Amino acid sequence: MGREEMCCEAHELHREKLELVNRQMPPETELYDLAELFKTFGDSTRIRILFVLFEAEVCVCDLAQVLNMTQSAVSHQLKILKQNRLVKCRREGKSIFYSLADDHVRTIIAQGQHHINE
Amino acid sequence: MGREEMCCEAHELHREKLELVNRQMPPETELYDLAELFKTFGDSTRIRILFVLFEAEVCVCDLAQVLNMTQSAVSHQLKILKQNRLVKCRREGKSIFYSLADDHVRTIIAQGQHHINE
DNA sequence: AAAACGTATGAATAAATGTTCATATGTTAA
DNA sequence: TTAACATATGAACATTTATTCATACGTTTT
Repeated sequence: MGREEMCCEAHELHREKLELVNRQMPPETELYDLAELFKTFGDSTRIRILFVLFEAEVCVCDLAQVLNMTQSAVSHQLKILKQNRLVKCRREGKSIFYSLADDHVRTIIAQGQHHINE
Repeated sequence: MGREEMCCEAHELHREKLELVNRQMPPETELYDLAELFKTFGDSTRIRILFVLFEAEVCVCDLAQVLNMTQSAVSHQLKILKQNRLVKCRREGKSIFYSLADDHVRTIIAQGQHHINE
């Protein structure tokens, strides 16, 4: 059964409102990408990694130590952060140093902090 | 076994860097709240709901129709959005109308869009 | 070349999450 | 008060996800 029947009786009054909404709605791929991006911020381990990178460029083992996590767990999360272009990395000898990819990361997290501290 | 042993040999050189990091790291509760907030943005259904609310205040059944979802699924997601203070609601007769809680929501999503469109 | 070091990665497991279904709650109409 | 409507909610199920463990990869050292 369709979903029109389950809608409230004032539906006709809301129709133009819903048409406006449909015109402004971004395409599916953009909605999916947006959710994917925020999902990347939505884990406290990755948030902690980002806060470390706010202060310094660090190698994986330093990250593991400062966060008190295994090297493997950190590496897995770094991969996710990198896939979503929140961090970048460079090799220096045996070590690999990670840093923030750009300043959007700082801005987005700052906005989040404003929201939770109001 | 401690985790100092598994760290790279240049660790002594990085120590002051790590001490700086520890001073700037927010408390656990704030990190957790931040992750929780972004987790709320990290689902395409909730993102779609927010884009609807960018344009209009709507009742639950209208949301369900425009998103082509069941009323129950929408209600469950609205509860999460409300718990994290991204939306607010008011009753009008039998219907309940939802709208954006504040403008941080717009700002955060706009920053996310900037990031994925670069 | 072999060993040691730092990092990455696949598989497995446990925990978290989104949707569905059935039903409860609150409001209005009859 | 009873019935109908709009929404909320708990339980169940399927999917996703974070960590661990074992191991592979790439670099440097001996």
